[in-house]
Amino acid sequence: MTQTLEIRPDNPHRKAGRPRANGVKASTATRHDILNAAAALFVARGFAGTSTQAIAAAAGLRQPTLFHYFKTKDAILDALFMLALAEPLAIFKRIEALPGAAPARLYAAIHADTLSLSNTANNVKAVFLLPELGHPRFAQARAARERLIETFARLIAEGIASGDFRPGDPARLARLVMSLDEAPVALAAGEAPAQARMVADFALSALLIAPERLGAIRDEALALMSE
Amino acid sequence: MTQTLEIRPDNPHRKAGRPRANGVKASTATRHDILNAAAALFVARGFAGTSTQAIAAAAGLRQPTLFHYFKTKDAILDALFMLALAEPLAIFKRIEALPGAAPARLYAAIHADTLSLSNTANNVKAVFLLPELGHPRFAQARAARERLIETFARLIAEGIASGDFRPGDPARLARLVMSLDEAPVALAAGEAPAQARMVADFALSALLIAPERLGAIRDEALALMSE
DNA sequence: ATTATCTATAGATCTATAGATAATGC
DNA sequence: ATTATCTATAGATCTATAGATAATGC
Repeated sequence: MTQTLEIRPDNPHRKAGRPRANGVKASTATRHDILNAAAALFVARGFAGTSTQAIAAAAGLRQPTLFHYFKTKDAILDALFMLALAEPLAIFKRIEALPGAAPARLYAAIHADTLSLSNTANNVKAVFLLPELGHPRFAQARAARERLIETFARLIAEGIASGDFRPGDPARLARLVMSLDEAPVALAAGEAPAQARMVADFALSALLIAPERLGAIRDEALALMSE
Repeated sequence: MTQTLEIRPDNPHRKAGRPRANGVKASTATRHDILNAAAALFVARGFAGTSTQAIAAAAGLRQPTLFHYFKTKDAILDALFMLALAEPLAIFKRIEALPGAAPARLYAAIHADTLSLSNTANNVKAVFLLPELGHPRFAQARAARERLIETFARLIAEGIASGDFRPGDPARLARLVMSLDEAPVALAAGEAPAQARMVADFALSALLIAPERLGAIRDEALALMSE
C-alpha cells in the first residue's frame, strides 16, 4: 500500500511550446508544479490571499499561463481538494470491506489517512483547514470529505456496539478523530510514519475501554493493510 | 469562573454622531458588532476573502466607518486573535499555579479552553485555523497561542514523569490536544459544556495509563476550577 | 466642540480574456 | 499544425484617506 499521491506528468514527452520567459527549461509536469506551488501558498497565505500571479511565479510561469491548465483559480483549489481525497477514499472503501474487528479497521483507517496526507508533497492536507472548503462551490470536495468522516463514525459505532469502545456519539467522535488527522504539523522528511502512528495510537487509546490492547490492535491493523 | 468573553460597550452612553445611512439606530457597542461580524465572515470566507465592505455591511455601517474603529483590516483580525486568547491565557496561568496533580490540571485546562472558545459569540475559536495566523504580522498572537500549547506540554510532561500518562513526546501530544480544542464544530446553544467535556474526556483517555480513573480526575478538575 | 458617521475617490491590486509568438512535430 | 508559452489589457474589485455632515454636549 502507501501509493503516493505523486501526480503523473501530464505529458511526459512534451517538447513543443514557446520557451519560458525566465529561461528555465519547462518542466514536463507543469500542472503538477502549479498544484504544488498553489498548495504551499494557499496553506501559508490562504486562498484569497494568494494571487494567481504568486502561484505562477512560484511555478516559474507568467500569470496568464495558469489559465492554460486551469479554467479558473477555483479550479486549482478544487483539484487540490480532490487530489488529497482520492487516496483516502480508495483506502477507506477497501477497509470497510475487510473482515477484521472494528478497532483494527479504525486504526488502519486513521493510520492510512494521516500517512497519505503527510505523504503528499507540500502538506496538501492543510488545505482542508481553509475556510473555502465550506463554500457551496466546493460542495463536491466537502461531501467527499464527509464520507471519510462517516467511515470513521461507522467504525466507531461498530466498536461501541461490540463493547470495544466506550460509549459516545459516533458522529462527534469521528469529527474529533478527523481533526487529529488534519492537525497542522510541520513534518521533516521521513517523520510521516511516526506521526501516523502517534495519531492512530492517540485516537484508539481515547476510544478503547481496554487501551492495553492497543499494541495487538496496531499489529492487526498493519497486517490488514499489508494484505 | 467561566467569565464570558463579552466585550464591554466601548462607550455605553454614546448619543452623539451622525445617524447611520441605513436608518437603524446605532449600537452602543459598534466595535463589538464589527468584531462579531468580522469573525463570522473570516471563518466562513477567510480573511483575504472578506472585504471591509462586507464586514461593514454585516455591522450595519458604510465601509470607511470601520477605519474609525480599526486602523487597518489587519488590526481587526489581530483584535480577534487577542480576544480569543485573553481568557485562556488568564485561566492557564491560574491553573499552572494550582496544587493539584497533573491529570486534573490538564483536564481543567482543556475543559476551560474548549469552553471559553465555544462561549464566545460566533465561534471565534475557528479564527485560529486561518492561515494568516502564520504570517509574521500576527507574530504576537501566534506566540500567545504557543504559550497555551506549552502549558499543555508542561502538564503532559509532568503526568508522564509521575507515571500517570503513557510515554510520548509532550510537545507533539500537546499539539494534538490543541487541535482537538480547535476542532471546527457547529455548536447549538447550550452545547458548549457537553463539547468541552467530550474533548477533555477524549484527550485524557488517550493520555492516561489507567483511563478508568477518568471520572475521578474529571471531578477533581472541576473542583479545582470552582475554587 | 466633539463624536460617529457619511460620500467620494485615489491608487493598487487581481482575475481572466484576446491574441501574438516561438518552439516542436509532421 | 500543434503546443506552451508570452505580452497587453479590460473590468472589477478592494483598502484606506480626505474631508463633509448631522447628531449630541456644553
